[in-house]
Amino acid sequence: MGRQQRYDRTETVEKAMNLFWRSGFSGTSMRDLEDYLDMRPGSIYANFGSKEHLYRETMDLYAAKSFKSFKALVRNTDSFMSGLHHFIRQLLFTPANPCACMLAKTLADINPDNDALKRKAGDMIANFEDILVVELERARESGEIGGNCDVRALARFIQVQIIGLRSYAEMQKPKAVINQLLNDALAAIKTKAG
Amino acid sequence: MGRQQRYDRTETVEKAMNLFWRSGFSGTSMRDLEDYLDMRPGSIYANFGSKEHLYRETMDLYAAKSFKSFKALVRNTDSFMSGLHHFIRQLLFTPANPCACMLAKTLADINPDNDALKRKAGDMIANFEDILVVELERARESGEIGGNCDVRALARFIQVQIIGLRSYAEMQKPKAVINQLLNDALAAIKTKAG
DNA sequence: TACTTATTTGAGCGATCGTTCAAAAAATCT
DNA sequence: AGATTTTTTGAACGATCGCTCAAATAAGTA
Repeated sequence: MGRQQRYDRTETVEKAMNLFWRSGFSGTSMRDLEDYLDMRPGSIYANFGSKEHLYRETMDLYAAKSFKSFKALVRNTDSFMSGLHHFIRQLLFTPANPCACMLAKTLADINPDNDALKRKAGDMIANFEDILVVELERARESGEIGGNCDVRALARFIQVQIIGLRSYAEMQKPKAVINQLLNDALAAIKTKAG
Repeated sequence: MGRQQRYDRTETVEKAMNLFWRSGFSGTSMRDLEDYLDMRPGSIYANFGSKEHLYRETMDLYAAKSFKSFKALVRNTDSFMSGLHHFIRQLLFTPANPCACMLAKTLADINPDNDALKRKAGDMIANFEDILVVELERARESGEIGGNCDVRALARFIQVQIIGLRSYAEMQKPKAVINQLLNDALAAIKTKAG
């Protein structure tokens, strides 16, 4: 009963994510979203409540996709390090996506008086840290990583590498430059992993 | 002759820099600036032309201050590495300042259709890379750094470390966590320096 | 076919955006 | 003092902001 929905919720959030990711929260207006999603304001508000609510949903989807992709790559390769290598390479070189991490952009972009979004971004980065820790512990058990390696500290170090690389890559430097930086970062991670 | 200026231009740009740095370009409104600078819109426009022009001047001041501070610390310590250590520590732990690099924030914050600001931020980061290269070459000549070290690649690697650390530090983690990350990054730089 | 329900529509709300400019204020010069 | 020059002021402009809601639309139900 009732009119059938024209918009698939998940598809809508995914499209909104791509726009927000590129332009940021403050940099994306509701009119921009209306054009990009081909939805009228009433539909957007009926489905998502507010611009900020929609943004939060795009952050959730972003994190879910990132975590899933990371786990798949790390579990389906022969070693943690080669999985990590594939993961970061994909982040840096997938042409359709902006380079910088959406969560890191949120940390940078959001005006400090709305620090709820900032806190959410920080929490989600902390969640990814936990996932990294789990995978690093597996790698330590399998002998790939030194037995007395501080995996928590290593997970944080890996996040600094990923955030730094992705921010740097936003400058659109030649692929060879980015690739060398990727290799250098991985070498540093490997050294620290012992 | 004529009325004397009430506002010192340099002081004004410095104050505006602090506001823009914290809240970003899109996240700072002219009304915010008017309140923070205690200036009326006419005065701001008479002095700086537009919000974007003022933002560009704050970027210039930011870069000048950063470069000056870096050079001073690197030249006045016994080694490049200890100077770099002091420099990054000061970036991460000066309580008055936001942590993340203003230029990296500009790369993240700015809506892509205004890519002139984005390009300017990229150019300024490239300028800092050149300064790093000069200092690294000095360090190589003094024997602190390996004779066949690729200083250009090392300079880029250092920038990735700085950008990553500063973005990560925006999450306001405990000082001990940030300090360990700083030490890890410096160890990685030292290893790569040979 | 009429009625009910779920969804979309889009004109338009009050607020705020970046910006302008005629008038006021404060200095110097004759 | 009066005229001249420079700077500051702040009301207000048109555009756009995030958002609302009564009306229109499209489905199922009786």
